[in-house]
Parts: sequence; structure tokens; C-alpha cells
Amino acid sequence: MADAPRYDDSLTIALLRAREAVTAQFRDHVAAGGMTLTQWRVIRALAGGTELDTTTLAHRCVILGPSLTRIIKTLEGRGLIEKVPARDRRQRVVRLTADGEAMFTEMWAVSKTRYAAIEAAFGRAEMLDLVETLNRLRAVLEEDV
Amino acid sequence: MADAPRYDDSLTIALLRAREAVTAQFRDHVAAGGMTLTQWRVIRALAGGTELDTTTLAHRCVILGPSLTRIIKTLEGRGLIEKVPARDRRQRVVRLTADGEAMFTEMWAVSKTRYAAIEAAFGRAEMLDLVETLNRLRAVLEEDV
DNA sequence: CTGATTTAATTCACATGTTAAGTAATTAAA
DNA sequence: TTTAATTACTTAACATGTGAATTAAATCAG
Repeated sequence: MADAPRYDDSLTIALLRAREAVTAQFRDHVAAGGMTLTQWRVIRALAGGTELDTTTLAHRCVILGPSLTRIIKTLEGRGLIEKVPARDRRQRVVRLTADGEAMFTEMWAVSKTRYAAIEAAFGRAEMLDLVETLNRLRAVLEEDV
Repeated sequence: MADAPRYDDSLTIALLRAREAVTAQFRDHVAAGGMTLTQWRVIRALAGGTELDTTTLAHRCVILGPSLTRIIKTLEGRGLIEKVPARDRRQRVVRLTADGEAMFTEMWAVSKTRYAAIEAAFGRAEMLDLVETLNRLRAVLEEDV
């Protein structure tokens, strides 16, 4: 039995490990700022005065609705984001507070540095190429298969 | 302020989305079998009579210790895996039960098909290349940066 | 051999992933 | 315009991710 596994999994596992390795480069820094990587994605998506409704925000940050509901509650509780009245009262539109923008600005500086280090170590061209390949894979899978 | 974001994040987000797209190809099938993708990784790692201790298993499946502890408890409760006495009594060594092997064999057939479909859609060469690139990225990041 | 250290897992506490069900507001249909 | 269908979120319940603290067993130093 069992035509030895350890093969079909390679793509899944490779994606898992690669992501793990990349996020590891940011985790400590983000944690030092008192937030999680997921929360940081939300802060970043809203940086610069951007106002977004939950659905759009969830899509951009690749976070499911229920998770985002909790994250918004948390960040709002910390005074980093705030609600904005919306025409469609079903929507929850949010933006960063002044404190939120300050937090972003402070952390962004370091974050950029880390990213640059990754680019330097792996190679800029390879990096762009990888992102392009990943997006192509996604596009292919989302169509048919 | 804010030199527009939506850029340093690209790699992180691309990895997230790509992984999401890939796992989506398997999720329904695995769920139909009454398990999660994470649990399936464990089953697969043990397929074919393999006996592994928690640390090794966690590493191969890219699962953290605490998560694996819970998963083992769950799968053991379902009679899919069982403990094996180990020399070092600190270790917890496990393997699949007959039911576990049967479950694997049954699901593996479909799983292989799905994987082949992805390969066909994206291209075998591109696929191998991507996995190689991801592993290289990981190797680079785990060294220094 | 005894005490200190290290190692392997587990437990805890909290954040997020994930699916299903529930709510409220908007839109479409009759 | 009153009802039915849709849409945007939220809540609920359970699985997993994550870091810190704990427990038990093995190893090391003296």
C-alpha cells in the first residue's frame, strides 16, 4: 500500500514553510509593538487615511469576516481605529485614529527595513518573479482546474 | 505621509493567497472525509506504517507543538492513530491504526487526482520550479538576512 | 549517587481560521 | 408599499496558531 507520499504535499508544505520563514522576519518587531501580524495587516491597509468597509478590508488583508469582526473590536478598544458613519447602514466603515496613524508610521519604518533585507538576501528580480508566479498560480486555480 | 503601502506586503499577501487557492482545491474533499486539512497532514505523514514522535511529526507537518497535542488527542479518540511505547518515555510516538491506514488509502486516491489537476493546469515544470524557489527563499531567510 | 540542567510534551490563555446560523438593512418583486 | 430575496456583518462553536509556563524524564556536573 501507499505509493510513498511526501510528494503531492510538496507544494502545500513549501508554501507553508516559505510563508512561515517570511513572517518570522516581521513577527518579533510587530509583537514588540503589541500587535499580531494579522492586526498589522489591517493597520497597514488603513494607513494614510484610507477608509474601508469590512468586506473590502477583509479581502485586502486576506482575513475572514468573523476574524475581522474580532480584530476591529480589539483595535477599536485600543483606540487605533474608529468607525466612520456610512450611507449604507449595513456596512461598517473604519479608519485609523491619530494614534493609529502614529503607530503605523513608527512601525512602518522598521518594517520597510526588514523587507529590504529580504530583498537583498534573496534578490530583487527573484522576489518579483516569485510574487508574479504565485499570483499566476492563484489565477489559474481560481478559474477552473 | 505614508509612502503608499500595498507594496512591501506583496510577498506576504501573495504567499497567503496562493496557499489559500491551493488548499481550497483539497478542503472540500478532506472535509467530506470528516477531517481538517491540518489533521490530514498528520495522517499523511504517518501513512504506510510510519512511526513518529511528536517533535518530528510537528516539524514535518509544520504544526506547532500545542496544536499537535490536541490533534493527536482528537485522532486518537477517533481511533485513527495510536500510541507506540518508546524507549525515551518523554516522547510520544504514534502511528496509524488499521482504520487510519484505510482512511488514508481511501482519501489518498482522490487527493492525488486533485494534485494532478493542479499540475496540469499550472504546468509541471512551473510547479517544480515554484517549489524549488520557495525552498530556496526559506533557506536564505533561515540563514541570516 | 545527588542536584542542576536540558529536553519532550503538555497545559494555559488568548488570537485567528473556518463553517454555519442569525440579524439588520437594502433592494427587488408583486 | 408590503413581502421576498439579497447583502453586510455578527455571533456561535470548534479547530488551530502562538508564546509562556508547567511537568516529567533523561542527561550532565561534581
